[in-house]
Amino acid sequence: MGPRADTIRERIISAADQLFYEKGYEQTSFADIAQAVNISRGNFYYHFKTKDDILDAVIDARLAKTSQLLQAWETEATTPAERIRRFIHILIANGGKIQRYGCPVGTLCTELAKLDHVSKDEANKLFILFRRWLSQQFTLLGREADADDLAMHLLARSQGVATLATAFQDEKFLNQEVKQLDDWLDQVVSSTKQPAASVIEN
Amino acid sequence: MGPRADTIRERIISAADQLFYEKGYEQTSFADIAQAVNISRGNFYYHFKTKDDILDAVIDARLAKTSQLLQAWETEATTPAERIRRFIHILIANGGKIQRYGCPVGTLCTELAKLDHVSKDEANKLFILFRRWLSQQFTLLGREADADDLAMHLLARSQGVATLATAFQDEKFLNQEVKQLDDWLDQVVSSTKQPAASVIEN
DNA sequence: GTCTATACTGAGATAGAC
DNA sequence: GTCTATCTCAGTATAGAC
Repeated sequence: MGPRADTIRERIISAADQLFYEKGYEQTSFADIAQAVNISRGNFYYHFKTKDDILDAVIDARLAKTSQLLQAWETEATTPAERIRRFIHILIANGGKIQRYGCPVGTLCTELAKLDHVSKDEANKLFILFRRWLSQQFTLLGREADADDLAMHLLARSQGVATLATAFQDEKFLNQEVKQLDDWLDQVVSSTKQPAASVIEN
Repeated sequence: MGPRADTIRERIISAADQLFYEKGYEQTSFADIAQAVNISRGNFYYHFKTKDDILDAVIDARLAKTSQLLQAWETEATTPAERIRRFIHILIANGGKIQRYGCPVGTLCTELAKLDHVSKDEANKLFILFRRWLSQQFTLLGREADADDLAMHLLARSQGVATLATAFQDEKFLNQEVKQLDDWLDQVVSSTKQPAASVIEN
């Protein structure tokens, strides 16, 4: 690392990140990214040798950003239930973009899976990051036995809502489903709080 | 219509249908389709002038095939609950392909939405077909008040399961979620069967 | 109707001047 | 480090021979 950070590199990654989300990976060309950053294509190749290199850099950046987000949620919210609720509500917070471009994680992983791209496992780490974090929160909630199942269930529900919200551009549906997820979380919490009582009943 | 159906055209549509599913629309080239059908690229253009024309033909074919499938379910299964269960269980019946390529409806609609393709509304009709049919079945079940909400909910759940099944290639997860959807359907049915009783309680 | 040949475009990638 | 010029290749599409 020199005295100055490579800011152009970061601007490229940032622009590519956005374009990959809005247009998809395959559909985004070098020219698109170069134009967004306002550099020539030649200069571009000074920073990244291949398109796959940019993809890996974008995935790394997203992984880092996601880690920071999850850590922030842990600081801001004290109870695991409240943290999980933060996750549920990104569907609303990012509702507009989701209706236009879908979930950034889901659409990238689906595209790379269909391309059978070498970096698809790397992209899946984004899913794994959420999965592990949610699983951890459900464990803290007292559901160590099925924490991972609950995490996967919640991830799947969110993905489905995002997919249909994109197809139907329906904000009412999105809000309705988020409410149902809130209720579902309440149920998980309340059915967990009395573990001793349920044992006695058996 | 002449004495002989245009079978080459149908073979092109069938091959394109499969390739669009497995590789995605953008990633499938004319050469790919021509090679699959074993005709020259020149001959190809005799049947379809542009790639968009093939896409429209493929979507039309899928719409027709889906309509037939839904009608078959209505004939084979007598109760609406049993028909809805047929829908749920295509997740298992097509499990292998879903793990590799995702849901054919969801992945196509998502790709076309991101491309902002002229035919994206046409592709969404596939979703609408399932939505209307499911809504109709829930109505027959006695849930006319929220039939469409239940249909959208079930569609979303299925989409989410398909997306994560593709990312994680996890058959156990897929079966687990299908079982939960079965249970959910049972709950919808049983909470509907005694409408008089619940009115009395109020 | 089916094929070959070929034009045209845009994309990824490289070389080398400045 | 940044740029221009250029190469290669794949993809869409057309013209015209058979």
